[in-house]
Amino acid sequence: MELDERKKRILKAVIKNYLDTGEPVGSRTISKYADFSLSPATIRNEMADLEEMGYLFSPHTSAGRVPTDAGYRLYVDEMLEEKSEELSRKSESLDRMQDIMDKRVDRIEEVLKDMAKMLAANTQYTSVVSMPQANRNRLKFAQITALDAGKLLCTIVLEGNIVKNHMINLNRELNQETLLKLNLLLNNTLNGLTLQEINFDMASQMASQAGEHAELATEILNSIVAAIGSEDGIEIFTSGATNIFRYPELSDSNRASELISTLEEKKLLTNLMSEDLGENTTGIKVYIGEETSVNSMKDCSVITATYEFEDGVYGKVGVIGPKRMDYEKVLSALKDVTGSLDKKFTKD
Amino acid sequence: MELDERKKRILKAVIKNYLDTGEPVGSRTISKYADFSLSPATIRNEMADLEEMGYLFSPHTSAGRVPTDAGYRLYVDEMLEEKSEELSRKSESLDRMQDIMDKRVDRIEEVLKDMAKMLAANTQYTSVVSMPQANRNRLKFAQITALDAGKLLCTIVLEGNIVKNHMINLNRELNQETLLKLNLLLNNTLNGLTLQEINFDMASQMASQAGEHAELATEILNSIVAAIGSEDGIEIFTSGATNIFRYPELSDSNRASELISTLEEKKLLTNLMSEDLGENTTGIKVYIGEETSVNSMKDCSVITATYEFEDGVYGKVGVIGPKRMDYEKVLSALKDVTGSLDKKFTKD
DNA sequence: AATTAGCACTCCAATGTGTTGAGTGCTAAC
DNA sequence: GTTAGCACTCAACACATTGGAGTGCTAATT
Repeated sequence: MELDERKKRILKAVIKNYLDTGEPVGSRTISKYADFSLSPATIRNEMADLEEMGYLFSPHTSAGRVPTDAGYRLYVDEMLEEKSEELSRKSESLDRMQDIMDKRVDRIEEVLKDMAKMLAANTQYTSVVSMPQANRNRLKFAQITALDAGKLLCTIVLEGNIVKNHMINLNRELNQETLLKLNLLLNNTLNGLTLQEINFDMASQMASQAGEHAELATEILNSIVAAIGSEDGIEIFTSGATNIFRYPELSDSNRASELISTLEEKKLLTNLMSEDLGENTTGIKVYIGEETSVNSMKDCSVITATYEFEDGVYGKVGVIGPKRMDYEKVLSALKDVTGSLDKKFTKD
Repeated sequence: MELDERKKRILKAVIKNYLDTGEPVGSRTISKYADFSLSPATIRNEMADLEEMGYLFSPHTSAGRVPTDAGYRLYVDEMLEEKSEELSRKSESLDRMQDIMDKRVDRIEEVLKDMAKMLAANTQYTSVVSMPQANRNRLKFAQITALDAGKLLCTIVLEGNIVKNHMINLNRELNQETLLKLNLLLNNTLNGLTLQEINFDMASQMASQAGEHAELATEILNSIVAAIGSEDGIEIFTSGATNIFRYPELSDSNRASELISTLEEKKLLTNLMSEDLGENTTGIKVYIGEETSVNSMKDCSVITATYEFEDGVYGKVGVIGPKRMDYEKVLSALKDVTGSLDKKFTKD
C-alpha cells in the first residue's frame, strides 16, 4: 500500500489533533477539519489503511485512533513546520546569563541550572542539561599549593575558565622550593594540552624532566588526571520534574514514580545526554518512546540538542515530555537556547 | 476529662497500629491487642473520650479511628521508646561513609549526597541534607593568580577544606611583584577569620596596610566577600523523593506533585533546615503536619537533626515522610547519622 | 472507481443498585 | 465499671444498565 499525499495529510491531521487533546481522534473530527471535504466514511477507510501500515492504532474497537511510534516518527521527520521565534523572551534570558557568567566562574553550574529551569517553565515539560565535558578542554593553568602538612591543593584552570580543585594527600611534606619547581614544571609541560593528551603521553615525559622529583611529579600528575578525568560520569541537572503530572498518560502513580526516579538518579540519562557529542555539533535529536532506550521513558519523547561551550567542548540540553509533546515548540525552544549558550559561552 | 493511664495506653496502641497499617483502627483490633483484657465495648468508650479530647478522630461513622496531629504530638513527646540499636546496619553504613570520606576530601557535597541517599534507602522516606553554613567558617588560605590580562583567579580555602573559586575582572594589569605582595597581605590579614568578620572589620584595616595598593586591595576584598558571602541561601540536597509513592496517603497526583515540587525547588525547605542552627546543637526536632509551616507538607511529618561539621559550623539532616512514619526508626537513624557525621568531619 | 449514507455492532465510561462487612453508639444486663 | 447485644451507618465492591462515540461493512450515489 502506498502512502499517498492524502494519507499523509490525514495522518498529520490526526497527530496534530492528538497532540492537542490527548484523546483518540475519530473520523468525524478529522472530517470537520478545515480543508478536508471528505465524509467520515472516506476518512475511516484511509485511517484503516494507516492503521494497517502501522502509523495509527485504536486502543479499542469503538475508540478513535492514536499515533504509533512510527506515526510520530514520520510526523517528526517529514511534517514539522518551523515555528516563528519569540524574540522578546529570548533576549531577556540572555542578559541574565551574561550577568552570571561574568561574575562567577565556578558557577557554570548555576547558569545551567537556571537554563534548565527556564526551559522547563517555557515548555511545561521536564528539562535536562549536562555540564560541558571538560576532558577535551585545554589546560591553561595549573598550580599546586601546600595547605596542611602533606596536603596539597591543586587548582587547575581550563580554557573557558573552568576551574577545578582537587586535594592531594601526600605522605611527606614539601618545602617551598620544591613546590615552586613543580609548579613551573607543571605549567611548562602541560599548558595547552587537553586532559586526554595529558593522560596518554605526558606522564613519562614529565617524569624525565623532573629530575630528582620524578617520582613525586608522577604521583601528582596521576592524582590530577585521575581526579579530573574521572568525574563519575557527566553531571546532569534536571528541572520541572513535576510537569509530568500535567499529562495524564504519565501521571499515574507507577509511571510517575519510575520516571521521577530516573530523573533523580540521573544515571540512566547519561546515554541520551552524551550520544554523538561532538560529532555533528548542531545535532538536534528526537527520541520517541522506545528509542530513548530507557524503560521508564517508553511513554515519553526526548529531544536533545548539543550546545558548544567552546571550541570542541560540548554539552547537551534536552526536554523530556509525553510522546504527544509539542515537537515544534520544543524544537524551537531548544534552538533558541543552544543558540544562546553558544553565543554566551564562547564570547570572551 | 482526664487523660488517665489507661487512656494513654489505648491511644498508644491505636497509634502504633495505625503507623503499621495506615488503616483506621477499630475497637476490636485494640481489644485483641496483647495485654489489654478489655472488651471492644469498653475500648469504644475510651476511644470516644479520646476523640472528644482531640487525640483521635474517625474519617466517617463506621470507620475506626485515626490519630490527630495532637495525638501524634503526644505520642512523640511522651510515648516513644528508644529503639535498641541495630548494630549491624549501623556499622555497615558507617563503613561506607568512611570509605567515601577517605577518598575524596574535597567533596563534602558528594558525601552529603551519598548520606542523603543512604538515609532515604534505610528509612524508605525522603531525606534532606543541608550543606554546613560556610559563612561562619574560618578562612585558612587565600590566593590570587593572574590568569589573562586583567583577569584574576581568586582561590579561597576555608577550614574543613572547602574550596571556593572566584574570578575578578580588573581594568588594569598587575605585575608579578604586586601580586605577590597582595597575596601576602591577604593571608596575613585574613587567615583565621570567618567570612562575617572579614565582611565587617577588615576592609579598612587591610586597605591601610596595603600602602600604595590600598585601592586595589579594597576592590579585591570586596569582590571576594561579595562573591562568597552571598551564596543565595543554603544549599540543600534531597534524596528518595519517589519514596512518597509508597504511602497511599501522599501518592495521589496532586499531593505528590506539590510535594515533589517543593523538594525540587528547595526554597521552602530552607526554613526547616536552618531553624535553631547552632542554638542547641544536638537538637532533634519533630514537625508534625501543619507544624512544618509548609503547605504541601501538611500531610507529612519532618524530623530534623543538627550535625556539627566543625566547631561552630552546623548543618542539618532531615527525613520527610507521612505523618504515620516510624518515628522511632527515623529518630535512631538520624542519631546514627549525625553521630557519624560529627565523627567523620571533625576527625582530621 | 471513488465516495458516501446507512446501519448494525462494539465497547468504554458513567451511572445506578444492591450487598457486604467493619465499625460505631446506645441500652440494658452483669 | 464492664460487657453483651443490637440497630444503625457508611464506604467499598460488585454488577447491571444505559448512552454515546466510533467503527466496519454494504449498498447506493456520483
